Amino acid sequence: MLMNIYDVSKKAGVSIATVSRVINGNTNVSEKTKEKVLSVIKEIGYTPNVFARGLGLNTMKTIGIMCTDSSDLYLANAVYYLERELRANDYDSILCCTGTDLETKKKYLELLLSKRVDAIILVGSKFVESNDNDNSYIKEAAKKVPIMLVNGHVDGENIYTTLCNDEDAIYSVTDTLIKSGITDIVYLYTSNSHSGLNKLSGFRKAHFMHNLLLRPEYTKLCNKDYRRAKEYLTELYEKKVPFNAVVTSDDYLAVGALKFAYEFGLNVPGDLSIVGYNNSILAECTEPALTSIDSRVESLCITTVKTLMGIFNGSDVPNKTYITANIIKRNTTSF
Amino acid sequence: MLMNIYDVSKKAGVSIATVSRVINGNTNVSEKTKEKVLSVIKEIGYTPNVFARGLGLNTMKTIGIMCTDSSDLYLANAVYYLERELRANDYDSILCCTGTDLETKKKYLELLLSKRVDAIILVGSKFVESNDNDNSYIKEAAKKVPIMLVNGHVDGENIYTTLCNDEDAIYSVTDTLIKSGITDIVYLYTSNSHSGLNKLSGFRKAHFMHNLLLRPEYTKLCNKDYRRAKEYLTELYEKKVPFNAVVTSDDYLAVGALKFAYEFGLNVPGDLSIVGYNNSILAECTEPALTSIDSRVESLCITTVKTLMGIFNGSDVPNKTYITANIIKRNTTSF
DNA sequence: TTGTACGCGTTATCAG
DNA sequence: CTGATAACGCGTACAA
Repeated sequence: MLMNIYDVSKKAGVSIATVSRVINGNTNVSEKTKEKVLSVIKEIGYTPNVFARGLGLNTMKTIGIMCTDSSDLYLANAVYYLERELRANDYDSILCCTGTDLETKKKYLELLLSKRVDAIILVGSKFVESNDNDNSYIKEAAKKVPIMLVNGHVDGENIYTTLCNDEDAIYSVTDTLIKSGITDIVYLYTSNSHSGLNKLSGFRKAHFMHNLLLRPEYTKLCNKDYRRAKEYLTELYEKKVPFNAVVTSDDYLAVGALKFAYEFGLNVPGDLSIVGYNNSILAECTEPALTSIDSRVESLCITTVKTLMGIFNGSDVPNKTYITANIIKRNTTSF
Repeated sequence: MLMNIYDVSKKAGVSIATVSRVINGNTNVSEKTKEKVLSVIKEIGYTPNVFARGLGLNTMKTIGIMCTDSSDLYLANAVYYLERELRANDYDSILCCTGTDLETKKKYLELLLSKRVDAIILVGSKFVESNDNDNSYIKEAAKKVPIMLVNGHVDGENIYTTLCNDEDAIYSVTDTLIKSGITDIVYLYTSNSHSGLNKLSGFRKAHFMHNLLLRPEYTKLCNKDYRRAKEYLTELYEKKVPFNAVVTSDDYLAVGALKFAYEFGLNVPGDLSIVGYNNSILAECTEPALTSIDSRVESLCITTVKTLMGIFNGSDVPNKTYITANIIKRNTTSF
């Protein structure tokens, strides 16, 4: 039933070497034999066995994509764009969702490596542990295949990073808000990851540059939980802590702010300005639609794959590429 | 650098056959040699070459997952659950996003087949063409490997289906709405796919059962475009066509209805009841939160993988499994 | 319980 | 331009 290269060679009256040459587009084949072989291939419906090919070439043109959770809005987009770009370059993508537990991440990275993938893409800042010792598993893996980080950074040989300049982005909106006269700003954030800390630092920097002191209640870790965001704002509100803007590190949290405003009948953006992050589908679907920072996932992914292909064909590629975020103005801010 | 089974056998002072037995958990190995081999494997960091193994066994324990767009809320969830379940069964997932063009779907299915995946999972009703002739490529593929459909159905040998009973679900909410006295209901839907038509027919059936006649303006195809939903409702509203509920085939469209209500200052659910579909993140994030039909993606995926594993180990498995949707009551309805 | 030897289907090298 | 043949690394009959 399943044909192999010998069947083709027999039927075409040539050697398997010639068949192989035809398949792989080797020029040293006469037009006549080439046509004959091609016609036989079509006739008997022959497809080269990828395992045998993989065995010889030691590659199956497959990239491992790891993320903590591919159903997350941001990561789902990233996975989509990565797969699309990889496929455009004739690479398959093996998806692997790890969750956030470090041991599980290690285990799956090891697993992917054992599958002989040609490279591994780690998507999202959740793969970079704050304690750099905990990142050694990534450096170790980089000894075998290129490791590409999308929106995370680890220093090391054979590790490549593409990231969005989160700090600047948050700095920039906060600065804009302050310049527009809004100075009591609450910053709600999802995580203490490297990226999370960067954003926070952008928020602080904007205050520093304007000589504003930042009340400790104005920054709050809420994880990825819009309820917690809403509750925290409610708490501040009931304590009469004044605030007239909420900047967030994720649209989810901005949704919480919106729900808070809705519950207390606050006008957005009249009484309260709200800024989301990631420019996800949520930003469009809420009412009013969220002003949100576009972290440029698509560009991030395109760049990542382009860099990877550069590595594969021996080009000189940058280890670290920054992409600048855009602020997408919608209806929760008046600047 | 990269060790093979011969290196292990040499270092352990046994034959490669023994090493192979140890790796594959064959019982016919003395405890002593087993330990020795294991220690050598650990020492030199040996990992079996999956290509060579694949060549012999003619499988790499890999499943192809095809979907039109893995960044879609529903499909992203499905992909996540499928990957999780497959991995729990020691299978890798190759992701392949096809878009909606039939020729591209065919091409990618062929591609996946040529990669010698052990099965292919087609996720979403978008893979079932309304003209059954156009589904022959699926039947053809099923001659090589099992084809699993998640929320779609094609009749044929070696094709297995798990789906949510969409028709019943829409029938049921519509019926509930009507019983609560709301009879002017607009149904907005995304697609004329098989599943889409089923939902529509559930909507019609509810009217039929209550002896209500259904105005043609009350059903409208809007694709996956909340703006179009909003525009259409606006159009009806301005034409004074009365309606006090909107049932949709997707939360996206319910978002459009919500935006319409917001714009015209309609109270939801007082003036207008709204029902979404898929119980996506959107349903929670809007204000008021959407009553939505939970199409049970997770169950669908778990069942699909369970069925697939059943096929692999020769069990007798059902060709078609139905899963009943749940109505998740939130704040856009008063029933 | 262990080892030998072959098959799996390619690609690549080298000789012609 | 073409063909023979050696890897590639593993699993497994079969032999011992």
